[in-house]
Formats: sequence, C-alpha cells, structure tokens
Amino acid sequence: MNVFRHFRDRVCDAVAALSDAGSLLAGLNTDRITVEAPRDPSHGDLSTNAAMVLAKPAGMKPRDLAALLLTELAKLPQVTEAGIAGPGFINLRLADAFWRERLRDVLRAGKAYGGSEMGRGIKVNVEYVSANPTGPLHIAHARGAVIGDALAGLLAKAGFDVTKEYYVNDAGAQVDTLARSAFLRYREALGEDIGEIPPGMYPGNYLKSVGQALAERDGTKWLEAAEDDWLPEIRGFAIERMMDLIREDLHALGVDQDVFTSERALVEAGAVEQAVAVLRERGLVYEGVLEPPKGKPVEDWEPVELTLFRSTDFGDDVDRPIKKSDGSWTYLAGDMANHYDKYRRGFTRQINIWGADHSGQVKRTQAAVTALTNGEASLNVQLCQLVKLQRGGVEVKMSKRAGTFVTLREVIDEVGKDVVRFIMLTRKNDAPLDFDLEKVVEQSRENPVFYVQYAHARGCSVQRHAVDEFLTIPQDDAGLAEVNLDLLTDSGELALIRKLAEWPRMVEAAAEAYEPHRIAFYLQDLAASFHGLWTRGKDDTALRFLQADNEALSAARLAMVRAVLIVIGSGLATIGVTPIEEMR
RNA sequence: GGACCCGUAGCUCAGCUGGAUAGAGCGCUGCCCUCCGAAGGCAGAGGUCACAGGUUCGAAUCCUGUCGGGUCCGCCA
Repeated sequence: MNVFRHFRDRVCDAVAALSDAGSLLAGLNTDRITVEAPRDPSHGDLSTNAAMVLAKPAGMKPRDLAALLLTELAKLPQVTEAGIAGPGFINLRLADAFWRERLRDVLRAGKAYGGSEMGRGIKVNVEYVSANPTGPLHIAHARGAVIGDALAGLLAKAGFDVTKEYYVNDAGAQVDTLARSAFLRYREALGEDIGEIPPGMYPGNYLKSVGQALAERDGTKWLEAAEDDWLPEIRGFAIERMMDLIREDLHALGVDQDVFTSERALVEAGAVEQAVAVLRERGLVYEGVLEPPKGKPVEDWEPVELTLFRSTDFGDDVDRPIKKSDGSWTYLAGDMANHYDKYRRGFTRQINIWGADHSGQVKRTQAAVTALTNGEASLNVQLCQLVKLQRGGVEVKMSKRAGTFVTLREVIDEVGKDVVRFIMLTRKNDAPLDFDLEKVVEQSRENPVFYVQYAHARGCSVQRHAVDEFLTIPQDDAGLAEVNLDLLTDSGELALIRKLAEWPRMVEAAAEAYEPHRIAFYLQDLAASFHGLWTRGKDDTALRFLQADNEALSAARLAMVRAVLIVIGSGLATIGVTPIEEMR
C-alpha cells in the first residue's frame, strides 16, 4: 500500500462527502492536495495541505475548512489523533497497528514491494551511453551508463514498459579514422614498422588486437589495395570489434541494453530522407545561409547556402543545417532519423542521457522530435556533469590524446561494479561528482556504499543467527508475514516501519522526476534508521532483535529485519547493485 | 554576444516539484564505549538558502533582474 496516496484518496473522499452534504462548495479541484509525512514527527504521522489549498475556491478561511475536514477524517478507523496546526495543516496520527500491517505488505509482496502501476505500461525509450565505437569506454561514460540504467530500472519499477537503447554512431568521419587507425595496426601485425602513430589517428593499444585479428582473417589481402576498397571492409570489421569491447565493458558494469541502433543502417535504409521528407512536407526545411557563429571566431567560416531545419519555430536559437555543402547529412539529420525511427516503433516518450558537453544540442533535437511527430512524441534529455576521478584526494589525470585515460574497465576491476554504480548515484546528475578510488572502498560511515551494504549484511547476519537459535520461527517471507507483530512497540521500531512504508512513494516520486539518485539517498536514510536501532541494542540488550527467552518477540523483530532486507534489496536491485550478505 | 546548469553550515552535498522551527556526512567542542552485536555512540555549536525585487495564506523551491562559478556555441561527432 502507498500510505500517502491512500490517505490522499481519503481526504478527497472527505471533500466529496462534505460537498454532498452541502456544507462545502461542490466541484472543487482537488489536484493540489498533498499528503506527506511532516518533517517534525511531533506533528503526527501524516499531514495534508487540503484546507489551505481549497480555502480560496471554497470561499472559506483555511482553519474553518480544516475544522470541517477534520470531523470527516477523524471518523477513519486508523486515525487515532487529528489536529489543526499552523495556517491550516491537518495532522493525523495513525494507530501503531496500522503501521505494523505495512510490514505485512512488505513481506507479502517480497521483492515486488514498491512497484507501481503509475506507468500504466506506457512505452518509454531510454537511450544512454551511445559512445562512439572508436575505443573502450572511460570513466566519464560510466556516469551516463549508470544513470541511464538506473533510470530505466526505476521506470520499470514504476510500471512503464522500458526499452534500453544504444545509438551507435557508426556513420561519421570518426569511424573512417578508426578504420585508418586499424589499418595501421593491420600493417603492423603483418610485420611492418609503422613508427609513431600519426596525429589525428587513434593511438590506443586496444587497436593492436584488431589489426592482429584482421591479419589472421584476411592475410595480406589489403596491403596493396586502394583505400576506397579496404576502408569500408576494415571499418565494418573494426566497428564490430569496438562494439564487442564496449558491450563487454557495459556488461561488466551490469548494463545490458535491449536495442543497439546503427546510424549507418538507418542512413542506408533511407531513414534520413524519410525524416527530412516529413519535415519538408510541413514546410520546415529550406535552403538558406546562416549567420557566423558567435563567441570564439571560427577561422574557416564562410557563408554558404545549406539545407536548414526551421528549429527556431520550436524554441531553438538558430535554424540548424541538416545537409553539409558536400551533400552528406549532418549529425543532426542522422539523429532525426534515429528519433523518428523510435517514434515509428511506438515510443512517444523518449529519454536521452547526455554529457553536459552536449547541452547545446538539446533544443535542436527536441525541436526535431516535436516537428517530426507533430508534437505526439516528446524528448526529455537528462544531462550529467563530469566525474572527477581521484585517488586519496589527488586528481587522476586523464589524457585521451596520449592514450593514458582511465578506462571504465580498470575502475570496475579495482573497486567493483556495485561501488561504481552506487557512487555514480550519490549526486543528482546535474551536479559534478568526485569519485575517489580510495574513499569508495573504505569501511566507514563516510562511504555510502559500505554503509548501505553493511546494513544489509547485518540484517542477513541476524537471520543466520535466528536459523540457529529458533527452530520454530518461520524463515520465509510468507511465514514471517503471519507472525504476531503487536510486540513491536518501540518508537525506533515504528519509525523504521514508517521509513519502509515510504518506499512505494519514493519510487513514484523519483520516477516522475526522472531522478534515480533519490533511491541512493533513500537507502542511506533507511540504513541509518536500521543501524540506529541496532546500535541501541548494544546498550540496552532488551532492544536486541533476537531474545533467547522470548521467541514471539524475536519472531516479530525478525519479520521487521526481513522487511528491511527486502526493501534494501529491492532498492539496490532497482539501481542495479547486488546486495551483500556478509561483510568480509 | 548568446544558451543551459549551478550557488544551501567551515568542507562535500540532500531537500519528497510551494508547506510548519531548512537536514545529513565530514570537520569542530564536550561527554560515553575499548565492546567481535567490531568496522563507534550521544549531545552541542555552526545558516541573511549568493543578492535585490515580484507572485500568495506560505518561497531554498516559481518569475524578473544583478553578481559569482561551470559546461558549451560550428557544415565536428
């Protein structure tokens, strides 16, 4: 049960009842009514702004309206205390037994607890990573990969039909450079001394194995061939290899996308022409000359007539070229085909995860999606800021040009994929993030991954002890859901249960805002609550979860511990982190 | 010149789409624990939510402007 939505519905019921009875204006808009947990627990368990929101349209004073609503809400059987506070808040306190029942919700639903029907099975496409297939992923890609994957998991949990997509940029000049770089390595593999890698080529050693594999497959076949002949072949070969490499890296991070869309395949299938034809039909394409770009002067700029997309009709700053003067398509044109293709596959909700360095492309791409689909589809872009990699507070320098950048794989090998995933979510995506390779593996309160994992391991440890000490306490969720919970009366225990009951609402709010990082913060909160309760058992042995001489109490507390494990497990699963069962 | 993001405790950051006395960790101060239910606990100090207006019952949150920081601007990808 989503407690907050449940009581929001009850508040709306109360409004309706009062309207029916004639004591309140009929037809009031209840959209702005919220029910939430007050920050200060002394105000009660739940609080609603209904009276303040409805006062003006109802033509009443907020506190008078609150008094009226209060008479209705006080009738609810679960409400033990109701009062009016401040400008017109209605505060409700709920029976402890009501909260204990929520524990049964958790235990009965198991891992599915917190899932929502909010998404109503609507198709959503989340496109993320989409790194150029010219080399292995580095740490900067990891953030987009994790945010995208966690967002996809979150939306799925919230009831959307999610497709995880990777758009392969295999049609631009950069893959021709890749082909030429691979060709060098191919010659090298056949015994030639290629010397220094010339500037403008990809220098990384990862291309050696590509050259080697090509030499093994094709022998000396291409050595004397003209570039026009070998380039398409070697390009395709190298792209395949790079994508395999990228997919392996992503898999190591726990990211396995559903669809890999090739830009080249779209272009070859005529998808770009089709998309442009749609725009042309709507009068959104014309031939024209652009103003020179502002800011830093571009030295080789000269006015040329180009094929332009009228993106300014949709809020962009200037119209954007879709065809270069040499007749080939621009990146935007290809991306138009990509998003139009998604639309034709049924996605009216599209989300892209991009690095902040692509912020300039947001408006034009959104304009394109709106224009191509006549406003039926919308594109949401989540920008993520850079990751600063550190070791013991000292920045780890990266230089892609020198080939010394830190690969994602190296980081995963050092700290593990779960740590990478969790840490990437400890900031909201539009804030820069420091990733310290030493701190993230420390076993201390400062390290959020450890703190949450430790809570899970502690819970598991209690379970293991219970198995040994109490042969008759049920060990499975279903059995624990039926034990007598009335013995859970401690205020810390009830506070923990309330925290657990927030999980369904957390999922919905985070999904609605497209903010997976909220899950990481919620889990830290929950872990703190659990650790706090545990710690009190150190001083006061009566509060320890397992009481050797009181099996009924131990069973009730074990049910609570089990519920904590379920929610932590479910939260971690949503963001793709594997919970640990034992600290080592 | 323009666009987007950010500005919250000494530091690093949350703040549930407008709610009540603005929170956490670190650091600081003072107590407690020396315990394998280990990888600490409790309490306290610390704030003009960058600044100035505006919107309304009510603003860290929304709008306008100013200041400061970041990412960018292309027929590149």
